[in-house]
Amino acid sequence: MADTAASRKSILLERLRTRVLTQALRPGEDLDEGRLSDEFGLSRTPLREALRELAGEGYVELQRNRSARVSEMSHTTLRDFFLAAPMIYGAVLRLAVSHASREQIEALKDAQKDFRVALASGDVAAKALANTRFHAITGEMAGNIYLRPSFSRLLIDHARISMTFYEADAAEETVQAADQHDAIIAAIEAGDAAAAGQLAEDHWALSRNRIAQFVMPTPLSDRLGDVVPPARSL
Amino acid sequence: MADTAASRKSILLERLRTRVLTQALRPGEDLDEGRLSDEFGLSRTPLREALRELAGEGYVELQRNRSARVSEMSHTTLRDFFLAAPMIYGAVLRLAVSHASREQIEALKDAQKDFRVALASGDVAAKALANTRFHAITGEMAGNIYLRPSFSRLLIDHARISMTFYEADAAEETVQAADQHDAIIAAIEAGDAAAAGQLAEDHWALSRNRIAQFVMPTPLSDRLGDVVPPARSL
DNA sequence: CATCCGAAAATTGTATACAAATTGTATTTT
DNA sequence: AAAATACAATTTGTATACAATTTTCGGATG
Repeated sequence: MADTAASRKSILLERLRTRVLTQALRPGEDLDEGRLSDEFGLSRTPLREALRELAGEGYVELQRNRSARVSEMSHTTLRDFFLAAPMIYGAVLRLAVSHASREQIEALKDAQKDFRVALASGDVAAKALANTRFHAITGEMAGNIYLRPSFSRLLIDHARISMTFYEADAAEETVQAADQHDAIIAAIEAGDAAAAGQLAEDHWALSRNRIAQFVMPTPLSDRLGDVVPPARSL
Repeated sequence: MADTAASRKSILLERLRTRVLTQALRPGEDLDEGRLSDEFGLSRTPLREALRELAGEGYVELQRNRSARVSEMSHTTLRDFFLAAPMIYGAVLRLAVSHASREQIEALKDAQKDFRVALASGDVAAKALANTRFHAITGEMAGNIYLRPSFSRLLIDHARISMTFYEADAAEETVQAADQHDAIIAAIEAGDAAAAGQLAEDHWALSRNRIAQFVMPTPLSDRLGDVVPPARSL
């Protein structure tokens, strides 16, 4: 590929997306225009346009006369996420069943192959990226422009949440997730919308439980056999 | 307000949004950078940034080395719309019930007042804009960042669809819609999520029927008493 | 010592000039 | 006459220079 300004811009977009997804760029982190334009060999004009495109996709946030920032993850993020995710993802997967093309199914199988490889490698970032790609393809399959923007936003934060919580090794659950991916592919190939809907539910339940376990681990006192008062609602 | 470049940019953004929503700019229409920068007294640099922001919001679409275009409305738009709208809007309205602040409720009442005024005026564009603002406020109330992008996209096309189909006068249905808005406000104030969910369903059903009636009117032959074969599925 | 200016430095925003790509048009070719 | 092609005109993309805003930091003041 020729090293044109256009190609450098594409590379910039792709790299920044990856860095946000893998938390190489942390939520809330400032993105200095001068530094980025130097790094990618672009002037500030196309760089600023790229940042605005990323803002539209939900990777970064803009404020007037302030530097672009990686999208925040607040204490309400997880709650909002698990409220919206099952609904959107269920809808996407049901639609994917009825709209998937042959090529898309092949792409999905490829992505799943990559995901298995990433699992074996133990590379957390590769795992999160491969998982994101898998689900992004299901989003393309669904092909509903009204679901796409929210689904994309969900995938971004799903990857980032994974990077946070998958640090703690959990081979069992990730293997289970991969098996669910296979079942999803099967449901799409079979055109079984009901099964796809159920799988969407199961798949997100797995994520939720995994994260819940990390956020609210069994208290030390429990392990020691002590009596603790029941958790109060927030 | 001072006539600074920054303010001109804000005006540009607001005007272009309005023009798209009211179909003053038609779906698929080309947006010439030179013309727009002349019209709003801006150089092309900030103009292009604004276009990218609008693209992120779903108002326009970008292609490399091609002019920005107003987002398309294809023959599948209505189908996609009515598949996604009830789900997203139902979720938004339920969440709005549990998250609405006092100020937001007041803002919603204001918007409803404007909507009633627009109804009386008979100005189709004013009606669509006021309706959009009403629903946009419910979206803010819900406050879920994962639903927001899709909800915004839905509102854009809802306004545009309205502009297309509300040309034919339908005083009865629009009054009914306004009454539903009042009921929605009441449900939010009462904190009644179940009622809000039901109202969301009813509200979209009204829209759907109205549009269905326009898209598939009673055939002339029916009115003449002729026998016509039943409609075949597409 | 904390606080409040105020100028300098750094950073973001905009305008203009130029490069690259696309589109339109006139001419040539078959 | 229709199609192909070369060239001009238009339009989009990028780089650089400059303006406006924000941040930093030193010093004066209470």
